[in-house]
Amino acid sequence: MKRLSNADIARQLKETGMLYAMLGEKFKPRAYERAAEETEAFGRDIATLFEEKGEKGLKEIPGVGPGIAAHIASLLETGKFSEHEKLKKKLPIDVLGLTRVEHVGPKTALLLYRKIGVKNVADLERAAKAGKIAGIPGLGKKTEENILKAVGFVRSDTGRKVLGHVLPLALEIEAALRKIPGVRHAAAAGSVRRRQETIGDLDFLVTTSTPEAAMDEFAHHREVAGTLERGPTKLVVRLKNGMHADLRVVEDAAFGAALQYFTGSKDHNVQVRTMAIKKGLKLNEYGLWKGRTRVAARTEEEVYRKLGLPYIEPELRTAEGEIEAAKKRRLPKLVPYGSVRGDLQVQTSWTDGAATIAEMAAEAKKLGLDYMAVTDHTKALAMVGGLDEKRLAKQGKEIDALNATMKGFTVLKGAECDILKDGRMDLSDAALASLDFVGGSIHSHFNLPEEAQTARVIAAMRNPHVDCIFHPTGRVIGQRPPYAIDMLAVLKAAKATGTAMEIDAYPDRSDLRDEHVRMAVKLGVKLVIDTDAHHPSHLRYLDLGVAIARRGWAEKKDVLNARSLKDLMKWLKTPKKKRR
DNA sequence: GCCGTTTTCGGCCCGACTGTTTTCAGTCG
Repeated sequence: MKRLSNADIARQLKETGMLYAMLGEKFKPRAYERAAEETEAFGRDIATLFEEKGEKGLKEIPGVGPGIAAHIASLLETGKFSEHEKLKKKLPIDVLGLTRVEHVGPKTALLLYRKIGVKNVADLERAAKAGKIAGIPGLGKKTEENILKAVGFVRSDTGRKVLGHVLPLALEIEAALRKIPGVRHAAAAGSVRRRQETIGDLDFLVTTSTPEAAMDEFAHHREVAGTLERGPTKLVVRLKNGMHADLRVVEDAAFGAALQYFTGSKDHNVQVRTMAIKKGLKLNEYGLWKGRTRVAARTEEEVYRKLGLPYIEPELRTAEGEIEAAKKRRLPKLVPYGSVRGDLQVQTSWTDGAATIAEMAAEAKKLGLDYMAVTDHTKALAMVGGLDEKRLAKQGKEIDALNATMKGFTVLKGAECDILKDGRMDLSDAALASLDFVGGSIHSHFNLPEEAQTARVIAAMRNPHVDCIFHPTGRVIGQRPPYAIDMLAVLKAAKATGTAMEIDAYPDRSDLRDEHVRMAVKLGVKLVIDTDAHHPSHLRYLDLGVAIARRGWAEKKDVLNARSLKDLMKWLKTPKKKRR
């Protein structure tokens, strides 16, 4: 038995699909690619699923049928599967690495292998530098140059970036496009518009009377490093941060159809288009067509309506049940941006925050919030000077004094209290009882086995004073993987004990993540959206947390701090077992 | 290889741009 992660399995399926594509297979590549995507995104651990339900259980993964289920079973039992082994023997090349290089797809990779024996990115770079690519039938000097440049990029960048690091730039470019004379509509489309967790590149759309002027402006934006492609309706640039950005000029009358098309996701569009075909229609970026007649194109609402669907919010367009829900008129009414009334995780200079309570409160008030909980660390986190019971009481007095001076804003007394290894809390019950809002966090013993880690968090939830579990998976994107925890069990315990779960909006945390939020919403678990701010500027991240909540189908009623202070306090003062 | 209001076989999303082509294949999104 091999402990392969979902991502490990996905990688091998993806490679298999790619190898089939090289050999010119027509439909297998797409089938393997789809299975790989679904495997990677699957909410549960597939090795565990296999242990519990065997090969049959694997068919619960969308896109996995009898063939691929057998392959995954073989992978989990032996670490390999025959199909993949055979293909690798025939084509012993790093096809995943090679196809990450722009301009190199499966066909070019095959050609390069057959003609000059290129097996990996290092071979590719050597061949390009030695001028061995130009002259191969179908490949010329230009392709060789492009490949050489692309190899350099692959080596310098890891690819996708976290939403919170990219969104401000995308919004800035969008605003700049709107200001260009002649531009009527401008919008960021793609994964940014869907507010996905990570972003690969940026897509912008404009409708304009002067396409050349719009493209020139875009090409010379201060964040643009250079132009990669330019045609009459499409411009591709490389941004200074290494990402690519597309600008497309579309017809004003078809802006809605284009926006729908370029917003994606790809899988959502496949489903929508398939639906159109079934109704005898055709959908492309120019509109929804019945024969040669355009029946909808101006707005997205119109396109969806003519397909018999209500408008589907971009965050939901992931092909994970939103079309079915739309058909049944059961789409959630997503929690709106800007609807969180107060930040409930804020660190101050009492521990590792950069600013005083008064400074953080002033900034929060300026941003239009009504309240904020001060949640400094507790004594177990000695390295940041975590608070003990005595200092916590002293801090409480400072908060009382501050509240006496502030109008229209309330500072709540709270703590980010460590959950000790055995599930006990780092502060006495009496100290916790004196606070308005208590979050429990794990900051130590990240490597406990799943069972122990799960029991530890559930024990903390049983404490009558713990209102919320902070950053429940503990991951830091790009730095630290999530700790092993049975999230379904944790969420069920949250429901049973009347404990809320945090969506930590800090960009590198984004924790809970969307798929867990969706589970929580289904179970009726209450959510708290906050920023884990350690600096006044971090308080602006709140809407990134709202984006996660929206991707998880959360409504306003699911989010505790979308409530007024009065209603929040009412909930917090209700004994945990009786909370609704 | 998967899947089903087209349902157990016969389909599988669609178009722009580039480069090397002389009519189109490959890549990308």
